[in-house]
Amino acid sequence: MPELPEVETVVRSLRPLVEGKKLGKARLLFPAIVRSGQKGFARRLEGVRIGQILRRGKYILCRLSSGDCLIFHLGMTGRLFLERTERATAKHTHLKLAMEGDPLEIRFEDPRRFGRILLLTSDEADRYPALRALGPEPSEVTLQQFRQALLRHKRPIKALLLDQHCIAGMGNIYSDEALFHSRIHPRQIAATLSGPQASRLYRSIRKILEKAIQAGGSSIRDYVDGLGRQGRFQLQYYAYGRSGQDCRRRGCRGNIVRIQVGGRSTHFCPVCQPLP
DNA sequence: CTGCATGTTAGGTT
DNA sequence: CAACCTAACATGCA
Repeated sequence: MPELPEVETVVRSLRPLVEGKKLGKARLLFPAIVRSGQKGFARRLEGVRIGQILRRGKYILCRLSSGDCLIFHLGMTGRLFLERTERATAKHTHLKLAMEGDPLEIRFEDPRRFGRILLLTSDEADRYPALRALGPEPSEVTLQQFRQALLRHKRPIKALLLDQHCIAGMGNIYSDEALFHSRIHPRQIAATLSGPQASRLYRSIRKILEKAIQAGGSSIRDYVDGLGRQGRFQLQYYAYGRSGQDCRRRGCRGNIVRIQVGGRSTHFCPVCQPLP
């Protein structure tokens, strides 16, 4: 479930072991996972040094000494992690990147193949539509900007949170958790959120994401960080995946229910999160 | 066995 | 444009 906290955790775990390393042999086992030009993909990486590793929304960006930018998106089931070079290659491994003089290599696995890899020049990266279209980072957006964004849309708030143009990095889990925390019904039309509601949601989003990062993200099925470690935030869910269970809010006797909003399953407490 | 659900995004249609 | 729908895919579960 790589949403912002998981992607951030991967980036933080890889950084100290990968930044500054020179790439050795690159093996692209499933070329179609590369959505930029595949021609010369491996050749363009070999012998190049890895610079800064950054996260933007759910994207991982690796600046390279060649001026290129190596970009990963984990999709639904992607994993980017370090593994000893001599270890067997797991099923669904699409890329292996050796690092010179290092017993570890970078591996990208993705059974469902919704993930993607891009190798772009820095200019291309700056112009890449999907990156350019991303909304602001939740940690950087101001309440005023957030409120303005809500007012411009006549969609259910849940659908808007999932839309990466509005705010970058929210996915199904953290959207449900943030709406629960701010006591807002997922089907409430974004533009109808009151000032206090927008303010609560804004704070909830930032708080939930921060706590999830602190917990190393959520591991439901596939997710592990760059060193193979699981996250723990799934133990702190109030809404996501809890349909039929008691609402965990103190004093609430409600039950979490699951509905469809914007084509995505959505979990919430009808008692704590009424429509106005 | 079938049917259905699963964390995402791009690309199409309305 | 904004909003909505579906496809891309593998796997697990009822």
